Amino acid sequence: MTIHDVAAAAGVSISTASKALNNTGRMGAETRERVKRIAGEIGFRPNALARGLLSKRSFTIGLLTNDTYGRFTLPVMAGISEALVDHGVSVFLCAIEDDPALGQIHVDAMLDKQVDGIIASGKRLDRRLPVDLSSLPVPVVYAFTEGTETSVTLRSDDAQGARLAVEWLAKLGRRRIAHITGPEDFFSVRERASAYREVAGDVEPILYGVWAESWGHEAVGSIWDRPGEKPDAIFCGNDQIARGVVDALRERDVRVPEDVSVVGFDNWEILAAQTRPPLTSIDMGLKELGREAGLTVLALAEGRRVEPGVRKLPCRLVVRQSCGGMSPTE
Amino acid sequence: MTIHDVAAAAGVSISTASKALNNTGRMGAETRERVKRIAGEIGFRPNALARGLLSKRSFTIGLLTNDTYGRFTLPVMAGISEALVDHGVSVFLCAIEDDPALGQIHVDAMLDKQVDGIIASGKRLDRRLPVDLSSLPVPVVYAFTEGTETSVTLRSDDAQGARLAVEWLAKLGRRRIAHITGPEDFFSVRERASAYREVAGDVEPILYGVWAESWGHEAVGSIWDRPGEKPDAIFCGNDQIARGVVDALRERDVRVPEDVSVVGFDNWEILAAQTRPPLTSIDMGLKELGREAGLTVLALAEGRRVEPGVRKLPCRLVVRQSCGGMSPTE
DNA sequence: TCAAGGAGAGAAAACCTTTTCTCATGTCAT
DNA sequence: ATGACATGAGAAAAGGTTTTCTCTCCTTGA
Repeated sequence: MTIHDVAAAAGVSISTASKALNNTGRMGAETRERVKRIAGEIGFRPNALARGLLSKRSFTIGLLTNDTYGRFTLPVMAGISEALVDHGVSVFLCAIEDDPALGQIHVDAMLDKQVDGIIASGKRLDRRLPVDLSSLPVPVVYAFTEGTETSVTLRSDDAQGARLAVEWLAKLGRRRIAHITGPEDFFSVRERASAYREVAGDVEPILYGVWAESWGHEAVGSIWDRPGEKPDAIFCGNDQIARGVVDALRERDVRVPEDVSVVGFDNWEILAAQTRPPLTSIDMGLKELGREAGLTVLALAEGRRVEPGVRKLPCRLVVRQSCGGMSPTE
Repeated sequence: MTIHDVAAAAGVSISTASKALNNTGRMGAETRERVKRIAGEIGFRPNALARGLLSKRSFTIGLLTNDTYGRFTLPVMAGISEALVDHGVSVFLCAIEDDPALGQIHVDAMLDKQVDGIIASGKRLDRRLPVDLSSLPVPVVYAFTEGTETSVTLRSDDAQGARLAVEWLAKLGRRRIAHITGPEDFFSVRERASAYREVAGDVEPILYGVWAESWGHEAVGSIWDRPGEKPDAIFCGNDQIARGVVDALRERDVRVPEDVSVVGFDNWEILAAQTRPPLTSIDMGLKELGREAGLTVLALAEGRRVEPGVRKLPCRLVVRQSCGGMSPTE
């Protein structure tokens, strides 16, 4: 079913058919309607390849990611897709396992297919993808991964997220707030930690470790085994650590949230909801981040100008039961 | 950079240039080499849109999934991508949230873009995607979701996986093997349960519940609170349940694996590895399943014939520490 | 009545590549 | 010397769509 068939069926030329369907050109209203009706009847759908060949727009973008497990990429992807599907844009998903060669292959394949733009995404804000995207013939947007000087980069505002968490704990009356978090060489760890310090003061130490339940467990052990006053709240670097913390506290018969409030980070639904009690956590708004990335790359593809630089998107607090309290607006 | 530029730079016609680059046609070896060299030098890459317009092959396939969280789809996706990238095929990821309208939009968009084939994937073997793929102009392969009578469907062999788990427990000397699993209306639950029955006999009851840690917890409670002999092994319907089971056993001071062996299902790395002790689990081989799906849809796209019907891919046992024992070959 | 202009519709070029066909040249055998 | 044939290379069409340009016919105003 090509536009030729539509034209033939409607008894007009292909030019007229094209103009009718695209609401361009001049022609009788009756002719336009007839062509449209017939196109609908025979189920005509324009060939995007042919259209793209001419218009230089393929209505296709590529998402490059090294987050194999997909915990971070998946919400981003969902946001991108959601934002772009209305504009008729489809998304190529390219998972490159920190492998520069594989990355290059995927980039080349996408360029061959004339993608209108590329979104680079990762699992860490302070790491670059192992492939150079700085001089591509198409616009590039970085989402949740480190970009270049002149690029558009979207990331979560981890400092604001951390503040949100600690202020929430303070508002619930907690005064001795500890922070158990991941490896200090992570940028987001440092950012969250310093925001924590600003709000919570220097009452409790910051414990750096690894992103694992076992570390949360262990850290609680070291705090509770030391002499002196215990924290009445723990702000955790992510939900896995928080889970370990909550479990360790329960094993020590410390009640959550009555004795100690716990806040996680990431709002990793499947983990946060299954913890007993369910975790109050900070959501980085990755889906919104994806949505913004999609709209941004689309804007660039259409030639609209976008201010380069890093744009931080706000986190939000998701209240469950590990802190007590009911909602941020109570 | 088009083939025109290559031809001009090499001082030949575009036909000759094309033939030189594709290793087709007749021409002097020197000419061919020169064209290739020059193409390399100016960085020529053929426009896949133009090529596809003529060849009717876009080297693009679509992956349709309703698994928003991506726990199952992600490995499948990785397998597909891995299998196809060598063939120059890129993958559109279309997440449809059980929304028929959204599904139709994505299918239409993919067809417009002339995908060579579609892979339908889901989070449940016994559910159909909310969109009719039965009479599309391109081949469709179903992976980890229910297909049609005449289609090619790939799925894991859950019965074999369950057998693997229970036989492993038996081999370790366990005789009272219980089964705590998900909702009975899941096909895979029934399949796993009946394979379990076959191997383990009628010693312990099957406990159906929901896919949650809390259910594993609760089920252990109901078993240990009832009078009589306790199981010495528990085969769980998935890793979440197994996690709940292991935690509940620890809280009751039942030692895992010394007193009770526990096996999970899904081999959900991030959960299985963080459980204390780490979970021995059944891996459904979703990546291999994805790889097979990719190769199959490619074969169909190239016109090769593929036997329709359901093809079951084997599961494998991943030994960690929740059972004791070291490896299936010891 | 005639010129001007507008409305409606079609012809053709363009996008980039592949492929088939044709043509020119040179070689070999008779 | 001539016909047959192989070799190398280019011309042109095809694929489906959009867009610009051109053409015809009709209306309107002077």
